[in-house]
Amino acid sequence: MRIGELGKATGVDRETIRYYERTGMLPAAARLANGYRAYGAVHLERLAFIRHCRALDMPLVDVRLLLDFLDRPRNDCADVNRLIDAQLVRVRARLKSMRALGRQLEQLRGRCNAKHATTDCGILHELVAAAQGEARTCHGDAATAPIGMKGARKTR
Amino acid sequence: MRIGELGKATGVDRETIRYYERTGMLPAAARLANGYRAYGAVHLERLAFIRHCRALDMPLVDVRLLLDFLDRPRNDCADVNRLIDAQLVRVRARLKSMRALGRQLEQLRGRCNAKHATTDCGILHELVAAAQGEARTCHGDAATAPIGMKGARKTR
DNA sequence: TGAAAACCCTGTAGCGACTCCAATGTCAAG
DNA sequence: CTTGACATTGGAGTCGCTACAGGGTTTTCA
Repeated sequence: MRIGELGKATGVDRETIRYYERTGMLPAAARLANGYRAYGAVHLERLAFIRHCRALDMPLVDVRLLLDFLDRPRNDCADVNRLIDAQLVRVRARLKSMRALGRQLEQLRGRCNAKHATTDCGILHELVAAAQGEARTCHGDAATAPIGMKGARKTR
Repeated sequence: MRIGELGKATGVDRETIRYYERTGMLPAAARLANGYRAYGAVHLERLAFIRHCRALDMPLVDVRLLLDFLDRPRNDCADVNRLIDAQLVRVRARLKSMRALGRQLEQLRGRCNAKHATTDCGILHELVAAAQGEARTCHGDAATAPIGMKGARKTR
């Protein structure tokens, strides 16, 4: 199998495959007489594994760890569990913030349903107002003070 | 206001502020006699606006567009709407795939509740099997969504 | 007064996970 | 024999920061 075929079989870009090889996630492929990479079933399996993990949004460092578990089995898989748990935590956290994000955007979108001058655009007004509110409420009193303030630092 | 104060007021790292200036999102600050940047209310507002948009997960290109609308108002805000709509579409799509992701990971996690040898780890087995199934089914079909969701922001 | 801490400057390099490009080589079809 | 699809390499670019290195300035405290 040449790189293009492997790419088609797994839905992975050729450049990405070479990148995985460069970074040691895929073993270096054998070469044909003309220098082209020659792949076998092993590569296909491994690449599919990587992509599946990536589809689960795991960072490559974690995928590398899992690959290592496959390559050199241990007599304790607790680390695998930990890894999946951590991933789950990440995903759940992002899910939560994404939901809030969606709500905010929907609200924002509702502010402007017609075309008019940008000076009257409810969305822009809302964005500006919200930003001002945040600067005032979220990060201390410095925001409200006029320009020339000196001293009065707070520890971060 | 010097850069540190602005940073504290908005919760933005100094390096990030300088980065925004370098990339033209913030106008170049005036300088004090010693070369330190001097910021005023305008900068604070603008920076808060940028951060609010970023909190809505908008890419900086879009934020730049919005800033441009603020700087040079048009007599048509349809582009603003389009921009927000696009962002909403992005967020909804990600939300959906995140939900699926969470379910998959939960299922995966359920495969292994105890410590044992990695050769017997249900999670690893499941991952390998799922990957193989995918490689088989997606043969030649380019219908799979791209994996890299790099808009994934960590909260500050 | 002097030292230490905290702040600021510029410029450059690094991150993750690709993605794109140029310049070149190889091979099958028409 | 040319065209086009495929392959190779090395290097640079992407996004949105973040982290130095190596200097200068200001504030604080003993």
